[in-house]
Amino acid sequence: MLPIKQIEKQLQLAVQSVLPDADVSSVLVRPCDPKFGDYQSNALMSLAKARKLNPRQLATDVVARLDVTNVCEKVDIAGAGFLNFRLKPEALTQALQSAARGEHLFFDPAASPRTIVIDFSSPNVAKPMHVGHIRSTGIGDSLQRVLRLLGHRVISDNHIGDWGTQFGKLLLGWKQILDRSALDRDSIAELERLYKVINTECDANPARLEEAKQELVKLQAGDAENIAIWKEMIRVSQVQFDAIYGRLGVKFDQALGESFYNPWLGEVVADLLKRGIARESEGAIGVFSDGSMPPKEDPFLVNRDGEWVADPALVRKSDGGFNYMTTDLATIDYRLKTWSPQEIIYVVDDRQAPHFKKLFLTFARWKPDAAKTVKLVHVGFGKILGEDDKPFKTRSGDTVKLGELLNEAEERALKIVSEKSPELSEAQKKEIARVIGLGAVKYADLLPNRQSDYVFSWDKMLALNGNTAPYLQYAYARIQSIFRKAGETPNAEHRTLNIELKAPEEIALAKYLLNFGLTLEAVADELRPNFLCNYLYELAGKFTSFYENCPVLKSEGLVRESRLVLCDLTSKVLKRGLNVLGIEVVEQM
RNA sequence: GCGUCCGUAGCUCAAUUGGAUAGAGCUUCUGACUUCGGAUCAGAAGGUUACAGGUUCAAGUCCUGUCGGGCGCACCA
Repeated sequence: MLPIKQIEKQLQLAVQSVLPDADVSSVLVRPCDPKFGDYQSNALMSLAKARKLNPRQLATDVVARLDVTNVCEKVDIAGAGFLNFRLKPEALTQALQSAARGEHLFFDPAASPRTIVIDFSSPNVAKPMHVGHIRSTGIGDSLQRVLRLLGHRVISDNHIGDWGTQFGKLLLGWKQILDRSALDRDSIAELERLYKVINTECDANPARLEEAKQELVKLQAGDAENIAIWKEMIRVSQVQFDAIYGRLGVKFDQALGESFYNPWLGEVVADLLKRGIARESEGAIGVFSDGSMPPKEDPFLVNRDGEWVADPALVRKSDGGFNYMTTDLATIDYRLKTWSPQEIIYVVDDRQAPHFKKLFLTFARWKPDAAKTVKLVHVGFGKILGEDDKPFKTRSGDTVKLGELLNEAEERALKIVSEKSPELSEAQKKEIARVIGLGAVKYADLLPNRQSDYVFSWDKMLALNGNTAPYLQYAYARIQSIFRKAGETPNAEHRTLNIELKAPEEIALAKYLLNFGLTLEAVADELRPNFLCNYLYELAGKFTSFYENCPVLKSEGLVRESRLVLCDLTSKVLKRGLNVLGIEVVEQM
């Protein structure tokens, strides 16, 4: 068990004995600024406040019953009632030694693993994947990787947009203006063209729109020809998706598209009607406010000119068709019945927040008992902007296609690699450029706080200075270079594993390694991969400062051994940390 | 109009969600052994956290108001 976990456990026991009725699960220990110590807890101040106790007196009482002498120096009570802990050198070296023996990598599996469904990426059939998909795909993938690493049972599901009104127009286009040779050359581009042409015609001509609607009705009624065409459109789209996901290294356990839930949609609506949750309005069927919350907080109400009017969640359109609220309800129901998850996470654009609010509330009203067993979470994120602060577009004003974006990333990286490392072979340069280019794009997307918009900048993400993937990959490559020169890598069986840390840079680096697991837990709790980005950047910074000040290969004996172990563990944490961000490393660059 | 998210150094962003003296990078300036990889590192400069009140041991973070911006406001997903 890591020292911080031992301290936390002992502190909780001490608090329990002083305040038997306290909820000790909120008594946490966190890393802190080195000027105060290695770890701190501020939990006693809020406990004291709730009980109207003097916080410093409470701290004194708790410390009197606290036994952490095996891992800590004397515990300090500071300020208004902070507890500051300073790690004993032996506790630090023991943690490093057990990690060097391969017993752990500074994290523990979750004490109570959960089953978590995570829904992300969700591209649409017959449309090219574009920049917008990076965010959902990258954030979702890193979350599934982190949750898996911590031992949770994760079911990732790509809820592909393979059903809905756009297929009426696509079917009409396919039957009337399809260019077969264009389809063979670039199927997605051709499908996109069909949609655009028919869509423009429909806007101008209601009769044309009616034709498209008829095609959709036929499809939904199971017309053999339309079903066959629809399946072919899905097939060619899947080729595109697979290519992109292959490049990004993203895998899903499931890819149950919207069409999968089609058979149940009628039942969902019928059941909602029967239970009095939904009702007819203007020919459509929708779920309305039940008046259980104040109008301001009620997502089923909207204020128009000073009056609160209904803003229902429609589950059936006036033409009889279903929409995505219906599909999403059926999807939750299916997921609960199939996997019994404790949590379902949706990684979707922030603009859909109102939809998810309505969806979650509607589900809770529809199936109250089932709803109590699961936590439904919308993990929202902001937009990607261009350098002009407007949504990121190509120079001609089109959306940026994901495949082309990845190509450009690799090309730009190749140019840099060729400049900096001309001695490498062409094949090496290309592979390094691939890893660095893709890593830069992914990292730049994961780094900002996910709820805010960010500005897309090639120069910033590919820079070697600053908080970028290449900087982290460079730190990793430098460590590998040391091992190449040393002609050996520390190995669990063959090393004495004695560790002695003296230089401040060594100690700072070593202590920071111990925080890896806490960071992973924070990412899992808050569903924010950027915590891990910042941790790895700090770690790389502490490593380079160690690297500048503490020669490894020129030193001897125990010092050399210890430094090699530090290098080894740092490289392992960097590699694993980048890995759960979906980013690869290279041995040289 | 209503709702919602946001406003932090010249620029791009952090700040583990209420903790101690708000941190990085870019830019500018000053330094570093013919380097375990200089694609690096060290130092300096840069702040009334949009503004005004409030809550408390403690506020960038919570509450109220003002100003400025993004997004969303039934039958697309």
